[in-house]
Amino acid sequence: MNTVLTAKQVEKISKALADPYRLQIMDLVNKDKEWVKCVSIVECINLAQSTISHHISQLVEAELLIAEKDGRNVKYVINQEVLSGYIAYLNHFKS
Amino acid sequence: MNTVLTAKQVEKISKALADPYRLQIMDLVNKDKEWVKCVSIVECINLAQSTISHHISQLVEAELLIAEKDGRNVKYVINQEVLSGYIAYLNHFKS
DNA sequence: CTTATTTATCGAAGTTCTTCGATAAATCGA
DNA sequence: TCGATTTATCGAAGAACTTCGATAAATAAG
Repeated sequence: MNTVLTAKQVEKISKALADPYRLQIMDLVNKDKEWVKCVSIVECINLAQSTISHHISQLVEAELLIAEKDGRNVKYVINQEVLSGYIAYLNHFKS
Repeated sequence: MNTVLTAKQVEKISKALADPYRLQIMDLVNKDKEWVKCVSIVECINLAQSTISHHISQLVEAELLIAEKDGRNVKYVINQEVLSGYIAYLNHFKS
């Protein structure tokens, strides 16, 4: 089920990945290989909670992260489908 | 010879890809499967020449494009090594 | 019920990015 | 040499992004 992304989506995903903190968030979510809570991200990164919430929103908006509400927490996991679509798009630039 | 990129490089490459015109330039360079002149990019995209020069600079700065001077023209080709390194970085996010 | 915890939203300040026109620098052609 | 072509650079205007503190909303815990 290869999802084909539009150029607009690729632009949005690229923008989401174009920030050191958002790359770090992707790493944190990735490392756990499980759903990651927002709170544990806030503990790891030295930014205001509202700022981290904003960064996470951008990753979710770009559909790189999937969010799931769990009580008063929100947990995140990487959207493998969209990630694959992004990589597939980039592979077209290969000769 | 897999080039391993730093997070800083990945951030820069992502930023370079986070613009519709720069994605279009990557497409134009890719489609030709040959060196592409700056002038032919200017003909394809409805932006001021100075703006396109600036966009190309960002792609070259991120090392996604390799520039080669040829008389008064400059020709471009996609840097396959860096592109592969970027894709390899993203593949780490795969489960 | 009241208080604490977790996340999202708002408005503001400062920074960075995009775009343009003007112009400079390099090279080619006549 | 002189004018035309190609690309890069500069400064400025406006748009978008990052970050914060304050605060709201939702839920859990006592």
